Amino acid sequence: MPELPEVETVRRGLEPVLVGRRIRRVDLARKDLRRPFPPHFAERLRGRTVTSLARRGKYLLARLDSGETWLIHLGMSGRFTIIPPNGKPRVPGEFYYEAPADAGARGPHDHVVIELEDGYRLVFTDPRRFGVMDLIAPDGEESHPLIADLGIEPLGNEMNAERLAKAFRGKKAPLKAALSDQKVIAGLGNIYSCEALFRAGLSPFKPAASLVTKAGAPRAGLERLVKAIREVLGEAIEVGGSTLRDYADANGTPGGFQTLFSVYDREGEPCRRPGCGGIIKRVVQSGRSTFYCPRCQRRTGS
DNA sequence: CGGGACTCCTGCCAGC
DNA sequence: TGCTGGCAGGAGTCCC
Repeated sequence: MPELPEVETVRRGLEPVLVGRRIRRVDLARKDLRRPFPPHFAERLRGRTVTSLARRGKYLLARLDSGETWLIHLGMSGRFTIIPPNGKPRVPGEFYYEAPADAGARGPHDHVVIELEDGYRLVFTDPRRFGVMDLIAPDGEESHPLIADLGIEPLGNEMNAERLAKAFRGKKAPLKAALSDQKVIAGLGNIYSCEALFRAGLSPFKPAASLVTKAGAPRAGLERLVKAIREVLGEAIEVGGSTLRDYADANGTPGGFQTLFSVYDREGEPCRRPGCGGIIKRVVQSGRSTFYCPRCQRRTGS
């Protein structure tokens, strides 16, 4: 599930259910996910009201009326299911709209259940347990180790060619790796890095620094990349993100962007750019699959 | 220091 | 049909 568009989709789905409601009960099925829950996690959530639900990169930040912030990362397989008190869909079209027949039964990977004062329950399910939850002390967000070093927020005001040029300057890492680096840009993962590079017509193998002039100014390719990132993320959020292997799973609304992939998971298929005729290739870069069109993505800086 | 390899964990699926 | 190896949306840690 979880790159920026998917996390944002989850945020928008949870917001109307969670914000403004008091947490009545917290059940933990185990003491850790990828790392241990913080001390007294359930007790510190219980009785609190969520005052806002924000997102930074791939992290969700639920601010509590205690001043603390409940930090959530979905990892590879984390997701939330909203179970209304009557077990039926709350509002069709929201994040969760198809209550399973056994709504309320706890599955083997349902690690956290949050019950709200109005009887709604949020179930956090994460088979691979790469997810993270933590509680941040009041005013501690900016210094929290998991989010302090995050890079540019790609949908924010600071996302522009000049800022990205500063981050790319001198970087020898290939563009694909640089884009997926959360310290450079926060929120892009394997899918949207590939998709953004395709849209910008840029080779995933060229060093990030090749998009910056010697003087440190953005080259034309970097301007294209900024635009491509914004567009790809925006379009993906519009259709609820991407859903891959768990597409048929009844737990949660499937996203729609996977049918719009230009390159991701399309190895051997024809490039979708009219008249291109290229075949999508897959290579492994720093341990992860990169998908690209060898015809469209030859360009470097200009 | 920057960048790549390895690791955590479970599920799934192509291929034998 | 049934097993199995490889691979999966992330990212911290280690090592060169």
